[in-house]
Amino acid sequence: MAEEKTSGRRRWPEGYDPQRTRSELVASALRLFEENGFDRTSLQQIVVDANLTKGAFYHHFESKEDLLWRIQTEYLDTQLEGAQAIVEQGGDPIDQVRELIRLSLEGVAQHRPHVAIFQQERRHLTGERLAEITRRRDEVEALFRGAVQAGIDAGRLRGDVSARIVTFGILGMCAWAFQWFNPRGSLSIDDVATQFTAMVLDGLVAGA
Amino acid sequence: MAEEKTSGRRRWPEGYDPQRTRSELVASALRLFEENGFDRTSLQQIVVDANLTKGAFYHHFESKEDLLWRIQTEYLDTQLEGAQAIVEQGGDPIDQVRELIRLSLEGVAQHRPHVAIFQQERRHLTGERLAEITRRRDEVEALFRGAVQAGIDAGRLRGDVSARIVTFGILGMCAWAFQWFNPRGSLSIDDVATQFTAMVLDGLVAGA
DNA sequence: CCTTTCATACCGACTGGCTGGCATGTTAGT
DNA sequence: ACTAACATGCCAGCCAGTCGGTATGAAAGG
Repeated sequence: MAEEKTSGRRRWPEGYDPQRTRSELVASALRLFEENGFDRTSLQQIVVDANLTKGAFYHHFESKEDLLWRIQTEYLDTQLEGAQAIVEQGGDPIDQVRELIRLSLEGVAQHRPHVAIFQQERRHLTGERLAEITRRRDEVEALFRGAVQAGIDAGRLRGDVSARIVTFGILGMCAWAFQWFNPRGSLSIDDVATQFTAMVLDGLVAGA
Repeated sequence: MAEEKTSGRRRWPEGYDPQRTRSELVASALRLFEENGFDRTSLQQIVVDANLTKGAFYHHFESKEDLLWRIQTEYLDTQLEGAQAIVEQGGDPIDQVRELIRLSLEGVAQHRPHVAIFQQERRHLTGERLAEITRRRDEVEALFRGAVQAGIDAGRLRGDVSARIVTFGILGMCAWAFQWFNPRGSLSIDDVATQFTAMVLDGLVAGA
């Protein structure tokens, strides 16, 4: 009747990869952070959800905040890459703005948990980790602003507005989409992108 | 050397008002919630900051969540009132949209703590309290959307956009302002309102 | 080929600190 | 006497992080 005391590491299944453990912890955290927030999600919940233990967690991450940080950079890096690709490619600044809006909205639609966590739990980062995230976010914003400013300088966009303010307006529109956009709803993110650009570029007043 | 055992209620200063106690608890919570968030602010911190005790707190509020709820309604009610005043007054729908944007941005500038708490800590409300807040927020949004729709119906705004999407865009722009707008900075909320309406109504593309 | 050593990858019990809430006691006003 | 308006002490529960231990595979030594 001797109970099998499965202490220590469990048997490895074939084709086992330790990175798998890590990414399953991230996946669980992604779900739980999105649903309940960072503070209201305990490590216990995360490791149970991932069928692991605290030992496993602290083997792969320095701390709970470290995990949060990695989730944030994961998302920001893809967005930064995408934005750089659009800008470096050059072309009409108006088209660049259009594409940047689309990129931002697609990010919201395709990476909801990441966006939710980035927007709502960023404040829980501290020190160097916060600085790092803030720096990357600023880079993305700078790319947006650069495109708008280029449009103004080229005379393609009106010159009586501040690139800074206008850029914050556009970014806000896109960021806010995560609050109301339903990926399983009837309208596509493409519709949203089209209408946002129509409003921002051509204005709402009838009869151009 | 007898220590003054200040148990029970303290002496009342002249001109004392129990509502004062209540509003000081709210004031402390406002500061602390804004700075550290709801979960990371303990009741201990709040009552110490207000020079009171937990007994005082639970005399005036049902629970921590109750306090949060009251802060939220406080803000939403003023915004709802303001929006209703603009809409009921009638007039050109374009002007209504303009004024609604201004109202929203002024709210962000003048009631920063309320806005921060409303945006970031709303998720911590549950049950009936959450429903109540959501209902009021929806009312405000409906007033915005109504003005936009009225503009479209009257032919003053272009008809090839969805009032719903466009309204969410405008609301997002304004809501996001709290993330970057600095009340002590060089630009006024009036500048922001002017530029936002210019962009939304007339568009960014040069040469109308 | 066998054995020892070592690093990696975990396990799970534990702890000290903190938290929201409450029961009970005390004082001022009416 | 009664109520409103507090003060104070207390607690059960939870949480992030730690620590000593264990299983596994690979490399090194004999």
